[in-house]
Amino acid sequence: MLETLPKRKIRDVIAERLKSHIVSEGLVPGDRLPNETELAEQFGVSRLSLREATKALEFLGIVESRTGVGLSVGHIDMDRVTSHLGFHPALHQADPLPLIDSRIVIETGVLPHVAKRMAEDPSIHENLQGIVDRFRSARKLQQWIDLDIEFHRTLLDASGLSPLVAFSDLLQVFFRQFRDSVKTAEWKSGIASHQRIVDCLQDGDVENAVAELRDHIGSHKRRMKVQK
Amino acid sequence: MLETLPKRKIRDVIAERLKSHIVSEGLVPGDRLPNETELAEQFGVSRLSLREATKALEFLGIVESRTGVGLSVGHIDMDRVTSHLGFHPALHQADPLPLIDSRIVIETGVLPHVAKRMAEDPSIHENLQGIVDRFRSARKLQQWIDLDIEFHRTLLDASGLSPLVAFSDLLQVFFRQFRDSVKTAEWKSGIASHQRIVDCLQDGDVENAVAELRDHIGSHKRRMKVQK
DNA sequence: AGGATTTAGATTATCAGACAATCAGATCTT
DNA sequence: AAGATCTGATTGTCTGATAATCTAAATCCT
Repeated sequence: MLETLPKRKIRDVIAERLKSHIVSEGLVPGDRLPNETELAEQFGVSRLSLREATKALEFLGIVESRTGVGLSVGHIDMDRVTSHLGFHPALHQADPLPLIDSRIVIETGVLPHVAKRMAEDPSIHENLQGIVDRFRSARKLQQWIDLDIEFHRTLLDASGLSPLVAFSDLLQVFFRQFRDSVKTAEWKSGIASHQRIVDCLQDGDVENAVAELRDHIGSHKRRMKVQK
Repeated sequence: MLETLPKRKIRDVIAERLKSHIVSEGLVPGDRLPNETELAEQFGVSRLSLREATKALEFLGIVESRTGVGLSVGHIDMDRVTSHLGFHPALHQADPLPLIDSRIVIETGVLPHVAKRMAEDPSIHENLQGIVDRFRSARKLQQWIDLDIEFHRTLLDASGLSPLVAFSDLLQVFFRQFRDSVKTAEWKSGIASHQRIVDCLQDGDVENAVAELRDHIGSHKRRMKVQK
């Protein structure tokens, strides 16, 4: 029997159909959707079932609903998703090695793009250097961590490959588990490491920048092993 | 006045309280939660409002509900979240070039991992070679396209970096639009290209495999430009 | 007694119908 | 014309009910 598939709930089906409707119609954030009763009829379900689907989607920011106005396509942002997810205990159970390696692949992979754009746009170097400078005046661990996140995000962003930026934001959530393991003693080496990455990029020395970044992110691996 | 904050919906408040309940009680995935009626009373709202909150959380995988059993803390996974990521505006942008470049970054980035694992596990090479062989007997365009997708997915999968596999699956959706532009004349060169990638990997020649793959995916770029 | 089957209770899934709250635009007033 | 008001549309929330599903206890057969 192949019928043992977990029976899909109505709302999941509806949510799926609503999503593909948005995609297939090429709707963009802000575009209006039909009202609840209309959609319910269209999908052949009760208004309540449709509501459960839209409310779930709204929770993610995929749709927006305003009282007295109606439904519209929402402006999804990863912050919203990550803030909902960040706390979840299951995230602390994910196998960390593939996560680390995935991050290495993405971040080192964008460096050639970054170097290229940096050569054309001086403000990119300024931004990165500015973050590194602020590292030096960080007094608390939390500050350091926040700056670290900002540095890597800025780096990704400088590549112009926004799909990877979005994915990296997501990955960052799963990295929360490592943040706490950063030792105060690692600050100094971390700052120097960031500085070297920026310098290499500025010189167009992609190869060394990659090596440095690989080692920088890979340091999480070593810390993991020690813990175990 | 601080009261100008957008009025929070009941379900959002409830969702928040439910989350903090999970945290404060230190619950882990699989742990049972009180039933809907009980929770509704506890929070002082109707069962329906509570339901909208739990359904939204369930959509994210934060809680699970099974008919006849009840609610429990959910097992969240990367794939689930990634599938929602599909709605991120970054992926919907009109410009396809960042999409192509993102794919190049990911697929070339995993090749070292693939080569490494291939040296230890002969079945990986067999799988890839098997797909390439099937390419040769493909008669219809659709067959060719399906095999192409399967080839790249198998390649990613062989890296063992499941987060990237999930993300690549997502990107694949947005690549559908290019697939139709594949010309029949390109079959032959495509097959040869795939074969070279497999051969290089088998020889441990990662460098050439990367170059080949970069060119392979990059061919979409050229096709795009011609169209414009 | 022991194992298989049935039944009962609990729980979620879905529905229908109603009323309140809110908002955008039309209408009325000055 | 400008502002205040009204109105219809739409979502927000509630109550109550029925169906579907699962767990576990009760029952039955051997």
